[in-house]
Amino acid sequence: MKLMVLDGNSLINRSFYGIRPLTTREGLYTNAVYGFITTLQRLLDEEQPEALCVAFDRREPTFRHQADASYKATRHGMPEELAMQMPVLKQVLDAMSIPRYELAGYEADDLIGTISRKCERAGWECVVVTGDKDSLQLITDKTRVKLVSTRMGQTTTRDMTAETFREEYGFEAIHMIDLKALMGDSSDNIPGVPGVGEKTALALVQRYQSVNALYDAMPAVDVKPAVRQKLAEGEESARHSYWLATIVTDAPLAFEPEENLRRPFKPELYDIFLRLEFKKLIDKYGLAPARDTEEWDREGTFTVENVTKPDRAVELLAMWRGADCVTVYALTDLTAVAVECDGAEQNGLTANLLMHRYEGDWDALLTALFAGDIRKVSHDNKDLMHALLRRGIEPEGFVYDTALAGYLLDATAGQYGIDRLFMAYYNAEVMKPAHLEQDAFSPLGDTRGAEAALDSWCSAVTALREYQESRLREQEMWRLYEEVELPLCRVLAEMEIAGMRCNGKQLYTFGVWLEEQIAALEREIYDEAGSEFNINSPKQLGKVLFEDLHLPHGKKTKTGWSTGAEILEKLRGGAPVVDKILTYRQYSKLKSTYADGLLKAIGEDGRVHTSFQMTVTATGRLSSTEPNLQNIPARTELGSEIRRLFAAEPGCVLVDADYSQIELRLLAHMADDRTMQESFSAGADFHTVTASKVFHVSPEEVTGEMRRRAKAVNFGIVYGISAFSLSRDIGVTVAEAQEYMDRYFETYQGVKRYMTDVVQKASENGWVETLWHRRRALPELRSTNFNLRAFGERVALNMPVQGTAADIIKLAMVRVYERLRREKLRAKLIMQVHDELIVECPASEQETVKKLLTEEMEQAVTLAVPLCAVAHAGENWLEAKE
DNA sequence: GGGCTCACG
DNA sequence: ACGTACGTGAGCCCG
Repeated sequence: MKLMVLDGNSLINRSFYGIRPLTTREGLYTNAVYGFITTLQRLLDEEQPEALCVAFDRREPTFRHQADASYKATRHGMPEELAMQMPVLKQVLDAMSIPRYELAGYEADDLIGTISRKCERAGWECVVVTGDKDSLQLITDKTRVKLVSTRMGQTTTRDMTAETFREEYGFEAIHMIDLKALMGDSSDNIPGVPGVGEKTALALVQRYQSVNALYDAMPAVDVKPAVRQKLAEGEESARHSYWLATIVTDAPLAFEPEENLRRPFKPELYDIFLRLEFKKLIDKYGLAPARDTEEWDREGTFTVENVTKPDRAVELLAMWRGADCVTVYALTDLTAVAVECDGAEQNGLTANLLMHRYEGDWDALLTALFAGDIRKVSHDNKDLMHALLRRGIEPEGFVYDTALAGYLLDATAGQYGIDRLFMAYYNAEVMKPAHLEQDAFSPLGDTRGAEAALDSWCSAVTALREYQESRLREQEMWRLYEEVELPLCRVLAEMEIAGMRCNGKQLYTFGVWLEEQIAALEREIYDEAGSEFNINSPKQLGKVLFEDLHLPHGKKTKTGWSTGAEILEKLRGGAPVVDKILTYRQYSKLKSTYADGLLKAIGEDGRVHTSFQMTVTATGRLSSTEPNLQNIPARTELGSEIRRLFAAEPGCVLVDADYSQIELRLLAHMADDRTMQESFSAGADFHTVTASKVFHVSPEEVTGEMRRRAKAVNFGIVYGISAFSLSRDIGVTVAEAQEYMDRYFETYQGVKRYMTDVVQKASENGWVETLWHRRRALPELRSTNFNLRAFGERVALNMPVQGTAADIIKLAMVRVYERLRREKLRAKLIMQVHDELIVECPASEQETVKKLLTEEMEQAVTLAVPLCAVAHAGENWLEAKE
């Protein structure tokens, strides 16, 4: 039989420092617990012990402290983020049915020592898992120590048996105590013999084994006189240290090996993992909620009225119009909608309704429900509006969106499903979405289950709003929510439906041409490389370039040598094949992602309909998927040919307007840097003005190189610059880059002060925000990991600027949309690319639209620096960018 | 499914 | 001493 005992404190410490801080949306830190559990799982897979337990330190002073006040005086330096996770870990272990031991007055080591001896006496094998080398003294022929170490997020273990210990140290494991008695341990405040270090101590123990034997032989000990002197003076300290370093093996602990045999997880593990957002672990262990559908049914906790009669519908619609608001939850195919009316219960009316198998005109009912005179709370308004619009129903009166609110309250949470939000806020389940599948109301579907689920989800949305709205207001985000995010849903839904016209024929022809080029390049590359291989495989390409052709490989390595464009660019002169590979790469990208990819996405209407994601980015930007129309090539001539294929309808034009240097203008405003503000107001090119100020020359004297460098610094500043990265970007030494930065900050002193202030405030608050109070949490700033903290600082600098730009263009979109409607133009907003808007309109509206776009974009907000937007019109995207 | 590469702002 | 710019999404390879 084998028992594995873990040093809980040692392992949770390692997990904490090894993994970047993770928090749930409620701000609960979970990284250490997560790391602990995944490490535990690895250990179990590896060892497969029959029994398992964990030992913990207690906060109270131990018998060692009582005997020696200086012992481990620093041990309470545990950061709060870690301390918070201790009770959570214990809760998890309990739910996993893993016994844990702690005892006042003893350290985890002492319990482990006691446990290992008890195991041995019972004839069991014992495996001690810890990161602490002190435990090596416990090694016997039946007890082995697994040393765990974490380096750069990678956890490795090393098995130490009596034999491996002897080989490594040259003495028996029990004399680990003697070693420590002589050399001491600064982290535990064990003094040892002053002046004796690791080397001397090791030699002494190898020669004399024990402190006792050493002092018995003392007068004749075979060492330098200076060492003998130190030993003589330090005898008392050595003997005391020996006592401090000895792990207790007979602590008064109630422990029987059999009681630690592995047992099944408890049902509450699911709830705990869900709350901790350990989705992967839930999947891995196949955990499921304790409460299932049947139980919901049996409990009969819901009452739904199936509205089938038009008369009844008329009655209800009247009631909903009179209500402050109603909650709606609709299936995506619009075959069923649950409506929960606020205050209905007080009126003695039914609270929850399902509307399917309706005997009247279903579409007319939907039209009435989604008209502006009924105020609706919903989840994911944009998608619902999209579905309604496609069905020809006007979606009006949407006053709240729980998904959007969830996103604003925690932009890095990643998931905003009703179930997840509800669990996070109320620590309770909603029914599984399985019951909401499309055929739920077909004859074969689980109708009762679906009704229960619709009811459950609808009530959850009502409840979520309750919680969220006050939080949004507290955090000053209500205005952003109400005036920007909510109205944007409708704008985006219409943009998605409008789509962009794309010329499939020409796209196909371009694809064929690319294919020919690729085939030719492929042959030449094989020829020059002397072998056929998959050029798209970085691994194979790396082998060919750096092993077969012996080209100097860049330093970058993770799963091999880097073959990125940056590296290949430097190798250009080395072999003609490199140039061909770069071209090959460019062509394959264009072919697979753009030619083939976009072709697949062209709809029957000849247009490409992207989906805009409102709840993805950490900064407040939109993202675009299936296909991504926000990364259509622009930087190379060949690539931008793709843009030419996005053309307006015949007789129409595209009007493209983009903000000029919006992020830097925002920086000038937010930092309140007068010099930088003047640089913009001057009207000349901003990078040139910056260069002239930084290099103390007149604008006319600014060379191309000076401007290029000033531009690089300008950009770097927005990203949270470092001299290293700047030097790499502009190809100068780190020292020169540092000098540019120093000069830059001398010129723009407000920016420098702003950067310091932002980071400091972010560290205090744990979050940063935009001008509209959009917020991003930054747990990274409290990390003890240097890199993580540095990352947090860069994010703290970048997010407010990038995020405010996102706020502004979103506001502009809402205003452009409203004005196009108000002025009854045929023009439609069809695309947004972060600082750029595209409108498609009849050629006759072109000038009106250019003016309208520019005005709304520039006047979305008034700042200390004017915002500048430039519009162009053309038949296609390339021309419209001028 | 994660890593690499590369497209955009 | 650390290792190095912010924010995205898609296609491909490979275990």
